Amino acid sequence: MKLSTTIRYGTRLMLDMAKQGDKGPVRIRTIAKRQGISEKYLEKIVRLLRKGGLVDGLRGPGGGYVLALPPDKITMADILEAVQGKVELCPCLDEPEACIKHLSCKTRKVWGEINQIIWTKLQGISLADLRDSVCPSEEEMEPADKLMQF
Amino acid sequence: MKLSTTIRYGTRLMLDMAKQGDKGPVRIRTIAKRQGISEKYLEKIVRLLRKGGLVDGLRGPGGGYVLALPPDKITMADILEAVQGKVELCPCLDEPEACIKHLSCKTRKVWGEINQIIWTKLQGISLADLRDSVCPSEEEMEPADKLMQF
DNA sequence: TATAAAAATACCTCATTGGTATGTTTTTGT
DNA sequence: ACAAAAACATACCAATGAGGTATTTTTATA
Repeated sequence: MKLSTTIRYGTRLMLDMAKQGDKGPVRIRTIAKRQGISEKYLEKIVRLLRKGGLVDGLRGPGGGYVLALPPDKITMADILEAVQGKVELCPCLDEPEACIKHLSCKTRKVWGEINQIIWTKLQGISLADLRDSVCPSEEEMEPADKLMQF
Repeated sequence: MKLSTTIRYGTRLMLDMAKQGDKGPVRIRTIAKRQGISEKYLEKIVRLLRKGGLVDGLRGPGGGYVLALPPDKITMADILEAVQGKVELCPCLDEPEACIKHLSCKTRKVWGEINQIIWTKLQGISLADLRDSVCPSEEEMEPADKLMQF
């Protein structure tokens, strides 16, 4: 019931890219510095996002990563699915046959509903939504203070 | 984003006790056998529930555990809090000062809302609710088939 | 009062995962 | 040819989840 840093870092990475706009490929090193996250760890995460089709990787000099879709087409649900896969709260939601009570089990029903709520909510929030809700005083901050924890 | 067995076992344990009604103290060994869960592991979990004030432990021969409250006064939220403490999805929900953007950060708002939804939902479901939604064919089952996974 | 039943306590193990670091290989623009 | 960057492989450490063993304390009762 805790969010892994993979999700939080992944979201920050994607949001960082969305904020840069369309200035061409962004080096992972740049984002790592800007966000105060380990470069190599971010590399690993961004590769998950690439496999999920959310970013494109461009090799060679001048290369880097770009969003594969416009920010309003990428949702938090997409990011979560890319870095963690479809996550279910408990096994019986994935495989009903794992529990013979799956039809009548109220506990299962509860977890299923919560699962659904989370999913629906994250699907409704795009990178554009996140980008457009910046902190008003953000521009005045020192770079070090711009770190977001999420 | 996955439920630990602590929560699932804890819930099963509490539900098992609720189903027994008021027949006096129940040995942890009995529940462990009935639920197909490691006895020693269940012991550890039930002690968390005791510290949380949800069950009372009675030592000596004929002893065991009893619910500390009537089943309709114990909610799934109570159980979760007893075995895991108040769990927040991300650190900034607990300690806003951990992130300078806490006032404007939309991501934080999202996690906070999801947190709230989960909490409210679990608070609304009592052991009595769970107990009264049994499987119709449960009585006909072999003991081994009564295992619930949750 | 001795005994046995049960909770309570204190450890310890082991596998998995999360988070990070280091080094190498492949691609590609110049 | 060279250098920049992604891509890949691997190893490490700490924390956690899941479970086990052994001992101590309390208490009913024979």
